[in-house]
Amino acid sequence: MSDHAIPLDAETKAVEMPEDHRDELRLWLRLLTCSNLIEGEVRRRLRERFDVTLPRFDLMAQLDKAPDGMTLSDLSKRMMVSNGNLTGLVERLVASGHLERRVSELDRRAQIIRLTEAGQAEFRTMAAEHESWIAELFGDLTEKEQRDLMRLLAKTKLSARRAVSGEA
Amino acid sequence: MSDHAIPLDAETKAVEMPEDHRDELRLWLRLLTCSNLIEGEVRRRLRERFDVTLPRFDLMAQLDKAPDGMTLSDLSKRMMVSNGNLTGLVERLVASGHLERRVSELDRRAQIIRLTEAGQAEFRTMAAEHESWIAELFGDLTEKEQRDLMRLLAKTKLSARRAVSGEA
DNA sequence: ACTATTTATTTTAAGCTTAAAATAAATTCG
DNA sequence: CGAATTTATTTTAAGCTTAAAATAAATAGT
Repeated sequence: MSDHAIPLDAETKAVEMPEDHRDELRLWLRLLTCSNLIEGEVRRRLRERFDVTLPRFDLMAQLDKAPDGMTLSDLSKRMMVSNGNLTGLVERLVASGHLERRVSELDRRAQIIRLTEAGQAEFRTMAAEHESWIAELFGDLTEKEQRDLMRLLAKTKLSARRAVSGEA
Repeated sequence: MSDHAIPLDAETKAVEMPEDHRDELRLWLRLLTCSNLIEGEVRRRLRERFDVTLPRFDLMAQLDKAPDGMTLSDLSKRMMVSNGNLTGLVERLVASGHLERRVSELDRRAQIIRLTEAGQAEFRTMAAEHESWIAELFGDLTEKEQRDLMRLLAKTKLSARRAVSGEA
């Protein structure tokens, strides 16, 4: 398994010896550093260039893919944030004219949220620039490196999901 | 460069044609998903097992590595969060008995923050378990995959840093 | 020594985020 | 039908986070 100098109990396996997981910890910290570094820069640029926050951008991105609108619950599931969080986020984006809400005709509890025309236009401008920022941030990786990273992250995602759910 | 069907201006390069950066965007979204998935699970477990938040855990982790304590500014730089953020975080951990602060003798503006004995003991218990959670979350990756991922993330970090600073 | 600047920290205002409790409409089932 | 449950959403309380303004002590330059 590991080449590290883990004290072993002579003949047997590492009995009662807590395993050394420092490598995994380093891997996690590096993954987190990358993610935070990029996310932080994207936040900064969104604010600087468009005076918009990342959560608002993410919300608009979801709605841009759903021209007929979505309910708060749908959005909540897609974005993996709480319902209460979305309530406030949508409120502010309605106030600023980016979103519109109407009560569902089929279910009087639910609301359908949509981008306004102005909201969509603004989002698409931002999205185009955002995409080029991401390309710039990953720019020093070759195509092969990008593919490899993609594959390894796919596996990481599955591994984490397995551990998050009851697991095996 | 890319195999994709980007409309080209016959003889020349892709003149005035915005490039397709969807692959980089997908890569970024996958990286973010992995990071959020793991971070969310770590937060959940820290809360469930130890009733502690991730920011508090991170703060204690920094202080555990500095037995003689650190100033708020040092902590701020190390943790890459704002000074104001730390003010509140430290306040709450002092109140709960995990940290102690004393005014620096050399500089009456500065405070030296340290883990209390109780705080250190509690942190080390948490850290040991935390490390095993991380190993579990990355558990499905082989050692080679972990090494490869480590290397690719190192390169990603450099790439992002280059783009964040003025760049080339 | 005095003024200007820098550095360490706190405060403030705004927004993001969550879990848990509350509301209210829809659905299920006896 | 009518009670019990589920589902959609909002509210609440607490904490995290930041940028920008405010304080206050230290340092530098004259």
